[in-house]
Amino acid sequence: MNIGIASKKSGLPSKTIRYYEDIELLKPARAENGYRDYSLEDVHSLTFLQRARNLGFTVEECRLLLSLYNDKNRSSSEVKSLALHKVATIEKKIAELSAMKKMLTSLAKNCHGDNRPDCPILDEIAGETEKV
Amino acid sequence: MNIGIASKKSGLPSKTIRYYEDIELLKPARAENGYRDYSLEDVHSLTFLQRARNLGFTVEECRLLLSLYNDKNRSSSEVKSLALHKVATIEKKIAELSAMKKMLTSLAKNCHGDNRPDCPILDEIAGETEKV
DNA sequence: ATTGACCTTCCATCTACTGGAAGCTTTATT
DNA sequence: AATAAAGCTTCCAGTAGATGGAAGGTCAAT
Repeated sequence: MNIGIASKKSGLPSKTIRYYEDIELLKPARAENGYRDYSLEDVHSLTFLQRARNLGFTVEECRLLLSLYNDKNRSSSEVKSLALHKVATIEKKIAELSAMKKMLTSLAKNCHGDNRPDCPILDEIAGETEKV
Repeated sequence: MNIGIASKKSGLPSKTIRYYEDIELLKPARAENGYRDYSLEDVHSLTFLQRARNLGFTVEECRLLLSLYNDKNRSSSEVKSLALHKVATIEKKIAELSAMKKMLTSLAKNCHGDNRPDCPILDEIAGETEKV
């Protein structure tokens, strides 16, 4: 299939897909007319990339994750440990996001449009940063 | 305090702190000798920036969040709605990360180092991407 | 007084795209 | 059949958000 369809299916802009080819993340077949020709498998990889990038993995990390994702044999324990390491990273990120969510929610709650000079949340954060 | 201390307290590299000054996110006072002089409040803002950037907010979003964070009066309901909007974004991101974590965990679990040709997770993902 | 750590500015480089020009191919419309 | 619009190609430039290094000033300790 052409790049436009692959783009819609994967959620990645065509530009980005071409860029990923440039940096050798994913090399599609070429049709007779020179157009890129994406297989369903390619689209799955692109979708995987879209998600992984969106979740904050670097392109180089994606390259490794993709090899885990694509390797039918999955014989490398090295790649397995990368995956587990990333799981830990994700857990940490989830925890941070939860903290951020809590903080923003509190900040918004205290934002009534009137003048309230003191803010317990600020004080709390201030207290946390003292250690060093 | 000097930039090195502010860096350690906030978790941001000095380079990045100077860059944030360049783009007018945070303007510290200057000591007599020309050195940047950060207050505790500055450090709290820097820590806030460190977290927010780490969680995927753009610098421009950070600029707004920071104004919410720093505005003692918090009188703007516009900024409040931004915060609530961001809370929704965070929730979505948490959901995505959870999905990614689940996926990576499954992938890792099926990675024994031996040869297993079929992978139920891959099939599952493949099934999901068919729609379009 | 000099060594080393720390600070300054400035300019170059990097990652990961994104936009646009110039031009070929395919599809739809007249 | 002709033409216009849509979609593809490559190539080159620009963006965001840092990051690295040079050249040089400052400060604290030996």
